[in-house]
Amino acid sequence: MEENLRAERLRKMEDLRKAGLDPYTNDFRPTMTAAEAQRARFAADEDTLKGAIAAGREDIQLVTGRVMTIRDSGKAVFVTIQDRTTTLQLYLKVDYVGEQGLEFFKKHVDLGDIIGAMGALFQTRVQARNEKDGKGHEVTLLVGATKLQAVGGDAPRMPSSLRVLTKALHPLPDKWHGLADVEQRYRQRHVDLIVSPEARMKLRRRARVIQSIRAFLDGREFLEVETPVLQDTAGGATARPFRTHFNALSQDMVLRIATELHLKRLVVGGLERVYEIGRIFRNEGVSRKHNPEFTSIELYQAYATYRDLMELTEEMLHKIAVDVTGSAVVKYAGKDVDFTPPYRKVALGDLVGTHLGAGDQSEIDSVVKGLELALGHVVSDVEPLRLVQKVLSNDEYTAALKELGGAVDAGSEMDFSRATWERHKADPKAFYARLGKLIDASLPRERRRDLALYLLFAVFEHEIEHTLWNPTFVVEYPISASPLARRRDGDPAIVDRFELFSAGMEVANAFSELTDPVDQRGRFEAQARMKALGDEEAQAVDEEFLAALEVGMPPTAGEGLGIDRLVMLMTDSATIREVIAFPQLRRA
RNA sequence: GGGCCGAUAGCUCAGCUGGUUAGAGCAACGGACUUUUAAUCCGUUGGUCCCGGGUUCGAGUCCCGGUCGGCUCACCA
Repeated sequence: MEENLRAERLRKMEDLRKAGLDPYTNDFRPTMTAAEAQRARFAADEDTLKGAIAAGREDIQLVTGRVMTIRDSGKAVFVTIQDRTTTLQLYLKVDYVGEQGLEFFKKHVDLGDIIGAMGALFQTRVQARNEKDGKGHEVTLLVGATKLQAVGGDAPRMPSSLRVLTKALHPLPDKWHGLADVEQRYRQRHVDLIVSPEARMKLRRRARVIQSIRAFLDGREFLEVETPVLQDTAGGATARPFRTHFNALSQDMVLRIATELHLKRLVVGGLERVYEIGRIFRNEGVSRKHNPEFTSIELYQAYATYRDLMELTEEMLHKIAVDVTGSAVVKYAGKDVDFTPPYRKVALGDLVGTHLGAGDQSEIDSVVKGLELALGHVVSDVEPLRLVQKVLSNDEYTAALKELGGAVDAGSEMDFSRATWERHKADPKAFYARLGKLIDASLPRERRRDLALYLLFAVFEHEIEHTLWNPTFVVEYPISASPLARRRDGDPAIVDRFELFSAGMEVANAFSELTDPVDQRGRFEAQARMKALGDEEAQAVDEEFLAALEVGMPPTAGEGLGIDRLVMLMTDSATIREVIAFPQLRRA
């Protein structure tokens, strides 16, 4: 069937050629867009227009667009065309285009074709009535309504007042329903864009979000830069990279998972304020909030702290919301999100403690307490043990487990953990109480605090993150969750960092940068330990970056924002794929 | 990767506990109509029921396997 429809259109295309008309021409320039036509001067009705033509005072316009609807009532045909701006109604009437002209149109023009038309603007009775009823202003282009055409009896020649510029061989989907199958919408995005105003709106707003960010940062003397996508080692974030191969150098490479480390090297180089808007690749699953390739913006400002970036972020998001949606209050999933500064600021420990009914836990430094709060509020009962294992060194970890009667003869670390867990999982509460007590007794305060907060962080991600609706800065993150952030002066367990959440999503992550090369090396080594433990996302030691830090990086604050998620907010999109022109799909 | 759900005409969908030749609207094709706007009216065409097996006298429908997708959990900032 599809073949028949196509054959029909192929035949029409050949007919055009036979008539000496190129069905894929490129010599027609519109004088205005559909939107301009809707705003332009127009005749009040057809009689007025007729008078103007007779006097040779009609405004002749050329318009182009894709044929979206055709309403044929015999001697007159209404056609709607759509260009990049909006739609415009064309009116083909035998009086102006002649019998031959009308016949030409009916025989050769299909829905989906791209055409160019010449005529003059007027308003139909229906349009005039609609406008009076407050249904909006709309005009019609009367095709062939020109002095040129009107001269001498049946002179009108269709090809001069209406032409096929591009013949479509494929029919458009149902004009009313469009494409309903989500897969079809993404695989045939070009078709989706033709029939779905929402799809077009989302891509337009995406562009405006980025424009708005650029304008904002350029105004603050940030320099836009570009750094490599192809890298030897992927750093700057905890994620698994995509692997690729560089033939000429016969070496394996990875696609970047963040722009962070290179941007900081530019700050070392003295650029002081830089940002990059670019594609990031993470070899992870897809979800409502995740696409394996996504666009981030990272910005770095010397002589600033994460506190300064809170202010910057508030101003920037407010500007984006107003620029893109016209209002600081944005509707998302039926609820308001208010981007008017200032935003709520809350400490991680306080947020989790309050949520669990345990009061303010901002000053928490007890692993016993941390485990107690985490148990039952993270993914599984083993989860707290895994988290403990990540933060402790191997020696500390095995020592603690052995003390609790761990399986001494187990092979690897993993086996050891599992065997110990098997023995105690019947009563996790008692197990964790004893484990926590042991760790509390053996670690200095700063390490206990770090671990306790690390446990609360897991609770936050699991239970609280998705409930934060209006923009909220969460602060006081544990140091082990932040290998590139600067320690808080006077509280070395936490880092000067915030993450911004809105509509249940993380939209930004920022911190005062760690500029101490010795501390940084230590943090990398802790990451390397996690990697050795089998954590594929853990970061590797980046010697080039460390060498740069040794040259000296000015005190700096840096931030990353997920552009796609921001666009989701600004377009009321439920999934990240809605705001990506061509989201990743499995091979069909 | 796990669980649940789905795939029928170019598009949007219906198709009952398995039972004649799988239907509708839009689109297409033929016809009527000189101000329509999801135009209307008359007529016609169009199907690998996702793929492959199986059960059955008989499968779009039931079973098994697969492909692709959606939701969700896990992973993941």
